[in-house]
Amino acid sequence: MSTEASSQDDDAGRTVTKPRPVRADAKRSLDALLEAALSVFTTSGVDAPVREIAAKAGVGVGTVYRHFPQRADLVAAVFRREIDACADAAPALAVEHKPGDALALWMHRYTAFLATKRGLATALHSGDPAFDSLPTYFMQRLEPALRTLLDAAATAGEVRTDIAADDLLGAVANLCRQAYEKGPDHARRMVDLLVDGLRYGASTPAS
Amino acid sequence: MSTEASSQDDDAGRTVTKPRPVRADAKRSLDALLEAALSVFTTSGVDAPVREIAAKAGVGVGTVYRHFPQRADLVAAVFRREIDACADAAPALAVEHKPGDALALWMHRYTAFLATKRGLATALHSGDPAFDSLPTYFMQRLEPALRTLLDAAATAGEVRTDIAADDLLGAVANLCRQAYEKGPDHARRMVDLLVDGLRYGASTPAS
DNA sequence: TTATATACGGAACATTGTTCCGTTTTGGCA
DNA sequence: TGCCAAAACGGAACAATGTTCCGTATATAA
Repeated sequence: MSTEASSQDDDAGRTVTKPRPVRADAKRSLDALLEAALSVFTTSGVDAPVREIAAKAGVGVGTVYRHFPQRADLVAAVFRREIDACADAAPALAVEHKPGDALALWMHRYTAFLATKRGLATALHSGDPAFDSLPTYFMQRLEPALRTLLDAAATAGEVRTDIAADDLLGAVANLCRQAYEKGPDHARRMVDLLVDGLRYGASTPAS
Repeated sequence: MSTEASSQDDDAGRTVTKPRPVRADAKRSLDALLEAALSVFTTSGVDAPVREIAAKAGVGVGTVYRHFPQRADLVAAVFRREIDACADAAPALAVEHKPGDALALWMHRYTAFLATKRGLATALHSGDPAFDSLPTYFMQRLEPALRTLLDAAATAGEVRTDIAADDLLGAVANLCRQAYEKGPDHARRMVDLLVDGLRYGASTPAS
């Protein structure tokens, strides 16, 4: 059932419900919580205590559990938000850079997302049902974002056309996973290599 | 400091310590604990409460922490024991079967190990320092075990000679990881396929 | 047999996820 | 504007679990 308030029967006898708008304080709490959670997760990891997040948000624990029935739901919400932010970066980059550059820049944005969210992989494999929808959501949001950039770059003749967006997402994720153990900017070099590989054999094939 | 008991100064003034053997009850507790932990981990996962393991071992929690300062140390000890058991299976199989068969049988033994210990992968990536030595231990024990089988089979002309033991261990581990989502005996089929691949091109090349 | 280091058991403590409920706030309405 | 009911809030209290502490029991050397 969705949020609702007063209800009455219309002239055909059907019950009509007029949704009551979300209260201002509720929205404030939710925003503060998501922001605080992101901050705490980034600095202390996704295992940080709920109390710590609530305190940082200036909110009681009861409020946390009002918005997120389980701790894992809060974690999932933060991850979804980060996925959204990463996906939304694609059109923003597309209007400000040439297609090939936009693609390369977004790949690094994506890499940054992967780097900070290494807790994501652990969470996904924890088996908690609260995370079940995340892999799907991940692909639903990021695949179209990358595909658009890829298509634009291909149309401009700046990259080759035989790579699928989802394959590229997975490949970079794998690159970054093992790059985590290596040096700090190892991931950056590997991704650069990959992007250069995309450019290779486009309009300007090598000798 | 190691286990020790009475100590006295020798004629040069150096303190000499005579190690006292491990007490019988201590060894009993340790064995019972490891056995109980393996059982509980297998049925309830590696997140099972320490109290449950202690109860199953017929031991107090204090005794658990006497042998394993941290919960994670107990988990690591159980994993090490399982790694040992898997490694020790190699020579046992080698004396009872033809080299090629021993290799195939051990690969399934290894697969079974991977299947039941999926909690291992999660534990390894948890970042807990208690698990730091496990990957090294894993390779140190299993690589020689497999290499011996591989060499024997190669010498007998039953498998090709261009595969390294560690690569094979990693490949099968990866096969089993994604096979976990598929059907139940998917892993078995994939591993069979891989072993047949090893046999291919040995003494009896295809047309 | 006795002394003593060693080991044991389990109550008690600390941390953290979750629930409960009395209090406060918000927004529609008279 | 003032009132009221629904919604939201805060935080104490509860439950589960890792960890510590210490009085008691036991094994081993002499």
